[in-house]
Amino acid sequence: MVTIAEVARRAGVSPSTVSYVLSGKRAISSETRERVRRSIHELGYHPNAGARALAGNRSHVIALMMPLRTDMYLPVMMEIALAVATTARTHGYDVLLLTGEEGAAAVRRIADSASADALILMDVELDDERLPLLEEIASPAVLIGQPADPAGLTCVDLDFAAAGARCVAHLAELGHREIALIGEAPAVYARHTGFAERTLQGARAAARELGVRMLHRPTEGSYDAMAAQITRIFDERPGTTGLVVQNEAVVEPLLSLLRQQGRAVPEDVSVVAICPEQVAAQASVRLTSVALPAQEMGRRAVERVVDRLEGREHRTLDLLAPHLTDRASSGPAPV
Amino acid sequence: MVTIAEVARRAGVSPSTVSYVLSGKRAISSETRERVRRSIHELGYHPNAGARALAGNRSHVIALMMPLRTDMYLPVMMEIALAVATTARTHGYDVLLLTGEEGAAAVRRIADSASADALILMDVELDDERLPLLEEIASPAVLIGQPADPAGLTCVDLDFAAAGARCVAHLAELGHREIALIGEAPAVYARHTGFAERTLQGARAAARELGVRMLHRPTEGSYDAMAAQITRIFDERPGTTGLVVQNEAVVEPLLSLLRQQGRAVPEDVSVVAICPEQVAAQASVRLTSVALPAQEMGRRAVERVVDRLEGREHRTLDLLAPHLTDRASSGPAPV
DNA sequence: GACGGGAATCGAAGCGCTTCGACACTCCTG
DNA sequence: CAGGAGTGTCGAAGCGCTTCGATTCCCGTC
Repeated sequence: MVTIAEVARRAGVSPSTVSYVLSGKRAISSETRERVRRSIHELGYHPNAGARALAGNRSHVIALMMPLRTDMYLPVMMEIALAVATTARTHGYDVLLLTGEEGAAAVRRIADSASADALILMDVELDDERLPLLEEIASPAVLIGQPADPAGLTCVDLDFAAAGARCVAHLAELGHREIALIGEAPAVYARHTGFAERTLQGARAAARELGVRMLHRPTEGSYDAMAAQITRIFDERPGTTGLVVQNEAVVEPLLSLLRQQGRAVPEDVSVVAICPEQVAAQASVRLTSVALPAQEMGRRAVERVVDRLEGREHRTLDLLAPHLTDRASSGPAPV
Repeated sequence: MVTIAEVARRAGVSPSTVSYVLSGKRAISSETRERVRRSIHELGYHPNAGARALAGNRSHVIALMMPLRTDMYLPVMMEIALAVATTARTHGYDVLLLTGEEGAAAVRRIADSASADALILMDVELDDERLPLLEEIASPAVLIGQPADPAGLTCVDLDFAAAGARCVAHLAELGHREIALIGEAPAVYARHTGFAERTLQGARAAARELGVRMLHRPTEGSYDAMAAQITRIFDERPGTTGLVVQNEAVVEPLLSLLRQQGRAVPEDVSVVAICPEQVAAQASVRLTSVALPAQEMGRRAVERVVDRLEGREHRTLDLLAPHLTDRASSGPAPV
């Protein structure tokens, strides 16, 4: 194992000088700096993480907590996680992956043991049990998602209310007067997940304002569940011509069912989705959609964390504006 | 911050005694042990991770390296990652998440800096650039996937060759004589990903042996790509009655296309998938499938890691036997 | 009653790094 | 030319833990 002492000896300097070259916390002549750098490189030196954490009181690790429940759409979680890990590296941090399994206790453990310098919590619920703990611990935390009361917290999220409103407005502009919001599974609403509820509120408000009638239909992520819902929707409101979908798992089933029923998209029914770009672009009908910017959210979360760690206080609610891409699944309402 | 010294003082013992209570490496009277435990609990003590790593020369962290390319099916990666993290915790380890971004250099960095005690590499390619490095570093490594030459390595994987063979055999038993294997995207084969290639070999061998004609059609993960392939397959081999699918992204498009073409499943065409149970169970037709045991693989990988870390040498190729579940998508070949 | 042996506990060293104060220079400035 | 203000480097302390003897105490044995 290569230690800082060996690097120092080879460069003809003291260990502290090597440390300062590495951290840049004191001025080092460019000549010495070069010599040290070369020594580091030639020996393939990597500072011992434990020693560095102990002496420096910084672990250079960010903890990423997965949701308490994992009935959510996994690819999005994964995309966020990968973006977090990648961005963290560019700032010199590694990422510790925590599952919801341990629950709130994990927050305590990580903070108390100084395993990480900061926390990122994913898929925060409106009344998340981990939130009270965040105030007790010293490490900064950033939430992906938005609790009921985001005051004093640093949050990053898509503006789901605006996204819901945007979808409804898009359909309204095209002349649709009766629409339905096909949402996440009932369980997701039952546990008050922020994003689902907020989307609904935004959509409802827009519908009211624009004089559009709207049904809300939470739907399990299976073909059969979608089939039952679609039948019900057109039974209850035969005049429905616009659908907003916020449930990646039923996108393809929905399109397939509409075809089977002889409802052409977009001539008979317009569909707007809230989903990752990839899902929208690769569906059987290229979907008009509001993107779920998973990577962007992961990236921003890390940037907020780094801000906080470097003393830039930044306790804000960072809402990403929804961006609707017009593709082939939406068009004028039939006359 | 609570230190071991405070715990010791409160319990009326020396710090080393507390340490021994925690590690169990020396006998401590049950009386003292209880007193120390109580003290730990009352103070909410969690050992400082950095100090523990430095002094003990063990970080109690397992590094999990994501694939170099992420064009693979993300939910499976995610499931494995979650299983790894959860299982690791039950053995007292945390998990460090590394992306492929850094490439092989990450292996060096983690090993040299002692950030982790062991590595788990996901989605290993047949000739993976990270493999040569594994021999140079001291930390044990476990691969999820199977390189060309697994000798001397610890690997965990589904037996994809057997899985491919099993699917073909299932169709053959039902009397099918002309089948097609709808595979992963061409790029996946081009870079010699082990699982795709092995499935193909297993399927081919079984087809030859059982006197079944088989087409192999790599397919991009989009509806349009699937549509093009399905047309081509039935043009080239109109007598095709059995399909094996190894590409989660096109499962639903495939079923939808078959419906559109008036091909009933399973009366006209039988479909067997190699995919996660959830995908098979929630598809529009409940699919006969060989499960992709993501959780099991993650769990086993961690167990192999722990074996190695605790001195139980275990350099084996741990192949999980494929398990085919007969659902509603396969039946006797039409006469 | 001296002694050996095992069980339980302690004290101190040391893991590899960061950081603080001190020191040795050089360069201005008055 | 003395004094002050940088600038660059070093030495040593110390971060909180583990671990290796050393020590104490108690018991059974001859």
